[in-house]
Amino acid sequence: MNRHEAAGEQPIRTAFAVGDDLELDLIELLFFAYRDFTSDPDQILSVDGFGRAHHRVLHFVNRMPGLTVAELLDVLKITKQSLARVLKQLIDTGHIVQVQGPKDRRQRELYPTAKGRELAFALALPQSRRIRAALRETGEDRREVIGRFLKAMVDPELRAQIDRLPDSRSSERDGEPSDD
Amino acid sequence: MNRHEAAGEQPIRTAFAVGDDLELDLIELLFFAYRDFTSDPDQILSVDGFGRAHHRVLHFVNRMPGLTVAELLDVLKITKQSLARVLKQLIDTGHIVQVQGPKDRRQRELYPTAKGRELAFALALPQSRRIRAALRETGEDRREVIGRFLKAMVDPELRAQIDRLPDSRSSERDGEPSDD
DNA sequence: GAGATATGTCAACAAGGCTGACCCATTTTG
DNA sequence: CAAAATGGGTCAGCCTTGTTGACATATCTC
Repeated sequence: MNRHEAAGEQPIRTAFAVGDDLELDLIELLFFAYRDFTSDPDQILSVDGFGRAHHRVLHFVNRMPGLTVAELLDVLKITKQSLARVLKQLIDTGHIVQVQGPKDRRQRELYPTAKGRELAFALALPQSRRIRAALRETGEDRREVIGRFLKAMVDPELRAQIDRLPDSRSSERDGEPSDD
Repeated sequence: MNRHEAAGEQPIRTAFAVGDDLELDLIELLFFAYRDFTSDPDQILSVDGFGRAHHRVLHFVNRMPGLTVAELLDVLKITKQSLARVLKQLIDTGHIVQVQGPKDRRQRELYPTAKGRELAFALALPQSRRIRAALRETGEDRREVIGRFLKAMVDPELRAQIDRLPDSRSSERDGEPSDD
């Protein structure tokens, strides 16, 4: 009760890093922004008994239809066993289907069903609304700046992955693989 | 019949939302950026056997020295029981001390020790470096735009909390707070 | 003194990460 | 062709961090 202030454990009462060169504002802002950003879909997901993990899987399967399990693992950076748990549920509930790879029959290409596409859309909607509202407050023309900043926050080695995502406002993916 | 392509479950092969008004780019960027942003501290934390929860507690105790348990709960938006677990560890390891509230002796004011301040600093450093590197890539003058955007992403009711955090950089010690 | 409040704590449970071990089918290689 | 490597699935168990619900204790307020 009163012993916690013992030797060497003096409380520091001064504010953190008033003059230090730490980006405390942006660190905290990132924390709060991301927390609320993910809270919208969480509501919808809880209806189906899904969680954030399902959301991510569903999102990327919709975004890159036909990607293989290995590719998905590489995007999400989680283990096969972690993925299996949620992927199985999404398949069992008819949100995602697997198709045997045409070239390599060991592979399983993942595609959304109509149901899965719908859910992914429903999940992306409130997030998109939040983003657009924020952009409106920031100045609509800042979209590109924000995007550049966020991308620059990503580990350089991983940015290639982002570039491989289809441009959300143009072509699709399912055409021809560029090499063989 | 165990093929998952059974009736009504046709795979959709077209890319997600080619023309839909969804902010897919920014949604994904936020995901990747936040993931890598939190990965730096995770490494350091694993040394002490701590996790992300400890990080958040330590951060805000350093940022608002003397805040009470109730105030901390309100910032983190978790339950008392969740907080208790990690807070206890931080106290036992001498990173945080509790001081009985001077006015209301039921309260426990939380302060970092020198050790706790050090760790918080070590955790904030790589994140700050990442942010500064990203700002450099984006255009150093964009800091304010980025900050405005992130703040606008936060639920409006919760923005007041952010305003109550001490301004980490330029002083408002010599006058009025400079609007947001 | 009674009741509200701030905090602590016990117990149980869930989600979603992880590791390790193994299996099966298929492709690649020697 | 046989053997090894690869893509994928699964079982089992562990960890962290969130959740509820129920109480205990000290202290403040009326």
